[in-house]
Amino acid sequence: MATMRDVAALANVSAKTVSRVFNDDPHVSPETAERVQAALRQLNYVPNTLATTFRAGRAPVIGVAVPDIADPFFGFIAKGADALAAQNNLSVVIASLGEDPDREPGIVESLLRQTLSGLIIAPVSHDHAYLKPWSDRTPLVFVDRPPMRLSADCFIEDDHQGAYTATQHLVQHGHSRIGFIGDDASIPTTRGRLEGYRTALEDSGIDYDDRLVSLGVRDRGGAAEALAILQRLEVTPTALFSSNARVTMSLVPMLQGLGLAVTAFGDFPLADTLSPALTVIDQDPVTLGTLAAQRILDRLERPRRRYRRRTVLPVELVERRSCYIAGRLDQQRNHEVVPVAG
Amino acid sequence: MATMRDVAALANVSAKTVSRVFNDDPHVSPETAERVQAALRQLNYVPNTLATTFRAGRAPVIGVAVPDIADPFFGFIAKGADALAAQNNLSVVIASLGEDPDREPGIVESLLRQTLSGLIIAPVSHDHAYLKPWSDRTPLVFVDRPPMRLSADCFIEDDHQGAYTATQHLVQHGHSRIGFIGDDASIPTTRGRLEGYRTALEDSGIDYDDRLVSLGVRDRGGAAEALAILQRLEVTPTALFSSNARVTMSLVPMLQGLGLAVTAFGDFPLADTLSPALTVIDQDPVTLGTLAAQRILDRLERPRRRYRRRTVLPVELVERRSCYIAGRLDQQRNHEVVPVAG
DNA sequence: TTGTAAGCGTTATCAC
DNA sequence: GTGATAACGCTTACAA
Repeated sequence: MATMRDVAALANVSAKTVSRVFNDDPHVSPETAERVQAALRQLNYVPNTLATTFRAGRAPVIGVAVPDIADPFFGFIAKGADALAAQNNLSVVIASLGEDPDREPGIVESLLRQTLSGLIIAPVSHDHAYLKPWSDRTPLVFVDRPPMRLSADCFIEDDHQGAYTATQHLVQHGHSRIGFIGDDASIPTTRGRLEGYRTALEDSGIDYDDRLVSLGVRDRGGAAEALAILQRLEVTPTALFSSNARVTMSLVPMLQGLGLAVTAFGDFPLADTLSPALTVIDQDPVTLGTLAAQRILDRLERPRRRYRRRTVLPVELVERRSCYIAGRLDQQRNHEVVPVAG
Repeated sequence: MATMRDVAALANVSAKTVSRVFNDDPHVSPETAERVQAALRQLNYVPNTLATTFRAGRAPVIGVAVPDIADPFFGFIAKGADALAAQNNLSVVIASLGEDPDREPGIVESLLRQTLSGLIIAPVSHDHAYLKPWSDRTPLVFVDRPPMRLSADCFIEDDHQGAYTATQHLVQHGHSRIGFIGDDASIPTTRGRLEGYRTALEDSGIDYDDRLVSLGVRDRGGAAEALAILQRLEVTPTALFSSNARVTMSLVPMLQGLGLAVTAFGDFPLADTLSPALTVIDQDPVTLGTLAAQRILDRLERPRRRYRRRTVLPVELVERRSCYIAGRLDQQRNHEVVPVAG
């Protein structure tokens, strides 16, 4: 790999002049420039980004740390960030944080040590104070989940509103025994959604019953267990609200034939093609990623400006068919009615 | 951010001694070491990875370039690579290449300029000669799609075998008019699968009919068009083979009520939960990513060793229900038969 | 055991 | 308009 020195030697100029030509500095005579250009081409010069970066003190790289890069929700966040970064000649480093909160600081700090231009993080830990020392040097933007014990920019969805809407929707369809299936209650989104669910019930005059709330679901096995427990209640639920896309994707396969109405937080590929098509609260992870990347660019450009710390994106209900299922109790009633009607 | 010099000043030693202590070099007296440790802690020293990297001439980073990071197939490749990289204190940079072959070289070279430790690429272009100059410096590993006009390591799936099996499976279920739905024929995987499809037909004594082959499907609209064309043939197909997961995900929603049997190359989340559950050729993208990352580590460790250039991973049929659908013609026959049978 | 000098490739500063 | 010099933070080679 040819360096600037090599090019300089070939063109009979100093390295600095090569640098000037390469960076389109006008203070070079046309003849010199031409000679240097020729040498550049001849040696097939490619700049060593690392050296430039090192000198500049900042890598043209945005870090993206998410719980699981193979989860389409986070994949779309990364895609949104990547698209905007690429437009600005930045690249994106991605790290999967996994499930273990204790491993997060190590993973994230090893990212940060690369003198990133900024970090977008959907954290799995519950204490982000370890990022304090980094926050002066590097723009930090939280997505999907807000920072805890740390002040930083964040872009999150309206968990409360979305869960409220989804739950209310089930109530409007005649359900009053509505189960809540979620993952870890320590995740802020899950807590916000549980709150929204609870508020919706109370606003509809339905008592909150914590036996209907099943947390900790991570996979199909967990979903099956959760369902089994719900089915053993004296009064079983006729509908379920699933608190995120991953839970929903574990839950749906276990649901066949149970006749439960469902609404779910988070759309995902083919949710509209399942039988029945799922009524969901649609989030927009690409926008989340794009906004986060934009904020990093803004902060790099105008460090002194003040920005809104917390941006809550609205979410909206996409009605499909899964909310129309009459639950078991309703079905029994229907069975009594149907013969009369025809 | 404190540098080694700062720590050195505080501990009254040279920067080199700090370096020794930090890197656990035994040639330091215990007292000195302790003093340096204290200073290290006091200043909260964090190494600047960029500087280390710059000096070493190689970033502890593996690049992953894929067509679309939000596509679960490539997400899983990235996840596999990331998991192995993380175990070896490497991180992973991801770039989305998009659809345009012409943009690939620019994106990839800007990645490579960062003096990566290695690059894993699922290319979208058809000429990888531009990577030749890089291949001496940086281990390049192709995944999913082989290199063209370039010699490099690659890990791919057995496209021919998988497509052959899937097609044959449909034949065994009584189909002889089998459509092929695929994306861009310039993608090697698609071509390999088309070959496999064709061979399977011929081995079964079924004439290949290119009117049954529909390429260029990228989204639901394209899938709908492709289906419309097939439906207009004098003799319509009774079954379809879909050549990759993305095509399948576009195709399945358009298929409702058409009564076509289906097998598809590539499993994806919830393929088993659709109605009917999809019979697929299962690939293993996580393994693909893991093997690719492992190869990079191996090449870094033992540059002189010789490695097998091309590794073809077997794929296997996962039989579910979608292959059991009797196509239209068969259904008509059935309709004639059913009254007799019951 | 510890320190000095030099350099990785690039660019800012300041001479000429 | 052009070039010598130094510097970014760290580590290797070589001295002391």
